[in-house]
Amino acid sequence: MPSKPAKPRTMFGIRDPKAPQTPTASIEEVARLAGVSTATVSRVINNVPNKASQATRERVLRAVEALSYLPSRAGRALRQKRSHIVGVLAPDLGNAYHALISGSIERALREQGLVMVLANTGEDPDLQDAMLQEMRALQVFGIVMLGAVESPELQHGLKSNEPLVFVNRRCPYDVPARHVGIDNVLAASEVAEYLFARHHRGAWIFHAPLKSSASRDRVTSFQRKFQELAGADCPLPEIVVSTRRRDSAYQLARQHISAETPPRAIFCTTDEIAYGVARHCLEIGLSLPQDVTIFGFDGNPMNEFLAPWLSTVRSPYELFGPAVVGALGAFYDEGEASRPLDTILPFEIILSNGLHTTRTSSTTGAYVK
Amino acid sequence: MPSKPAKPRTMFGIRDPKAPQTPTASIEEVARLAGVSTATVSRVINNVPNKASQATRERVLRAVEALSYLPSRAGRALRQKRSHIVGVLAPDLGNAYHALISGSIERALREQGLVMVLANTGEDPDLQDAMLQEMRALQVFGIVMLGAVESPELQHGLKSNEPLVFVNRRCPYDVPARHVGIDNVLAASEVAEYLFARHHRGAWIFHAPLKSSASRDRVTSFQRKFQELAGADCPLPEIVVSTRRRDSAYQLARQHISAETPPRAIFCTTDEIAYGVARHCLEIGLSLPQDVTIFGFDGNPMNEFLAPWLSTVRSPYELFGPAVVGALGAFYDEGEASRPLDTILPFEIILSNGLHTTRTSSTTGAYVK
DNA sequence: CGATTAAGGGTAATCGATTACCCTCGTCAA
DNA sequence: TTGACGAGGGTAATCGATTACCCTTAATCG
Repeated sequence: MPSKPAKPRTMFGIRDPKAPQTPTASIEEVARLAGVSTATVSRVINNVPNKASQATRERVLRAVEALSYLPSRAGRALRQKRSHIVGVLAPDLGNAYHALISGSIERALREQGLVMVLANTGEDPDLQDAMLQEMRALQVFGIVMLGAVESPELQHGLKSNEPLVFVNRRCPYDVPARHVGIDNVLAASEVAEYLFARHHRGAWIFHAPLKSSASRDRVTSFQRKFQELAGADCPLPEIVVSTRRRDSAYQLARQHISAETPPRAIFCTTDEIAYGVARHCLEIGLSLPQDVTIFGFDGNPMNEFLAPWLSTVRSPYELFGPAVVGALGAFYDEGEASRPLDTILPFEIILSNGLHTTRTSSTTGAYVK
Repeated sequence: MPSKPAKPRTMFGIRDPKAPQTPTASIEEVARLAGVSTATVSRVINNVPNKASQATRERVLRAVEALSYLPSRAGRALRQKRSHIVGVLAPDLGNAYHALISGSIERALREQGLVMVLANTGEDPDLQDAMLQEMRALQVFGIVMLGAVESPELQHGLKSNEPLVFVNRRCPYDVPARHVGIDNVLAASEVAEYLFARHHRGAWIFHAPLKSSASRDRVTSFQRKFQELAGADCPLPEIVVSTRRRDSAYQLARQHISAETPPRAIFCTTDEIAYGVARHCLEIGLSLPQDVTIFGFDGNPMNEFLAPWLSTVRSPYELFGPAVVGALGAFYDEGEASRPLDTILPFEIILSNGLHTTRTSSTTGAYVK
């Protein structure tokens, strides 16, 4: 076995750095000041019932205050074999959709006294694996997979019943797993209905590779509904964009869309794709949405200002955080244990007339299954 | 002293939940399997020189592999009084600027084997204080303040020499502190030069309240340069937007900008503000940038697609992560200790002709001072 | 009145790493 | 030949919390 090239694990090349330390009070000192044992301090802090009299409790809290004591997370985690950290693995913070959902999750976690570790995985299975291992080493309270891809460690995590919650995209493996998202099938079908009702008898579809359940649901449901309404032979050409969505969509639009015979309706499976397509359409002098109706997916709040010509399906960003917290709770709380695996959030269809948009609540709201 | 209302600190209302545990191997088991002491295992793992023969090293690494051992972060942190976590406190992930910089920081940290805890503070001093305390309890490796506001705990952290790095906005207190950002003074002055060169003899300024050094630098430098070029009596009306930037800018633009006598040039201290202003301009039928030249600040990559009419100062997002890591290193690495407090990154001026943009490198590049 | 039981609180084990300190060999120079 | 020194490695203390277990006291119940 060849020796490994001694990759140093230490930070910045030196061991035991001159660590700027803030010597903070320990539970020991609090106990001494309050005149009780550390056990009692711990119990007071953690509100263990029937383990401290009112008087003791107050003495302890006074000492905590006086020393501005903060329990060491490391000590606690070591003993409990569990930290109060929740890992969020997202493909890319540069994508507004992921950033907004991460923000919502962070707020909801904070209200539970949890903190969020956030990692960009770039949809790379190796990176995802590395971060999943990191989460295991941190003994996290939960792991939120925002856009999971298939990877060995994910499979392993599912087997060992790790507290995983899949957001938006479902678990890539066919096993029962907790999930939070909107009903993409219903949403895409409503988009098809809308386009048909506006006298469109066909549409182009720009979509990402069908690796994720979200993309698949959107595309197939759109096709099914459209063909149900307009006949099985209605034109629904598909164009598949690659990873760098905006740019790729723009390039592909340049190749396929001309000013003379543009498609009258385009369905994009994300807003990002729509931005690329629309950019080209505007550059060749088409008016949106008069000449071409473009539908996106996600509902970036910025659209109202920057893309008022875009119709889209708006995700309820602000609801993701609470829903994720609820799903995580099911791993721990007896009461929540029977909660259904899927949490389906309501979406809105946002229709554009070019300058302004109108919101339409979905025909059905949120539901669980 | 009245009894506190026993706010439970436990998660989800119950103690000792049915914790889905993945029993992971400990250093003890690795040592046993390799036939050495835990001390040796630790030394091999941490690459302590001259503490293990090649043969021993290989036996240990083989055992590590066999048990797929991962060192417990809690155990390590407890002993070393320092975790490998870096806290990033950002105002709002919904803002693309903050999201992109956070993403860049995360990538750079990961390459050092560090992980990022991210928290939205919403520029709220109380929230910022709560998170600063949380970081202390986590004994973080460093704290990145992306848009800091004044708060007691921040002051305290500065006094105790906590490893703080301020990004974009400088430290709100007048003490020496590490900082990473662009030269806002230079950038704003170049914008003024550009507008003057395009025959503008005045400009409106939309800016956020001047709480942060970034806003102040941008506004005052722009004013100074413009007056230097166009005379002290050139018209430079200021309009101050409030917290919800896009909306507020839009409302204020509605109040002040009419189609009959629009300003010919508008300088906005962030892209977000520019979006709001531009939205109104487009709604009242003005052409951008033919009728009105709008300058933003930050350079959201989305602009190329959604706001090609916007000229802006582009921040080098991808450079923030490495720069922040370098600044953090100065707290630990002897070699980096003499690194200057300020890391100034280069910016680009992006000029719009309506449909396309051209990049202009700044007259001076990055520098340190 | 004796037996239970609940409340209040202390003792010490425990979690999993790192590291100060000590020990044993060789090697090598004086 | 001796002493110093470096390499290699073990022992046990230590970090800061939580919690199993035990003890005392007072109240309650039949």
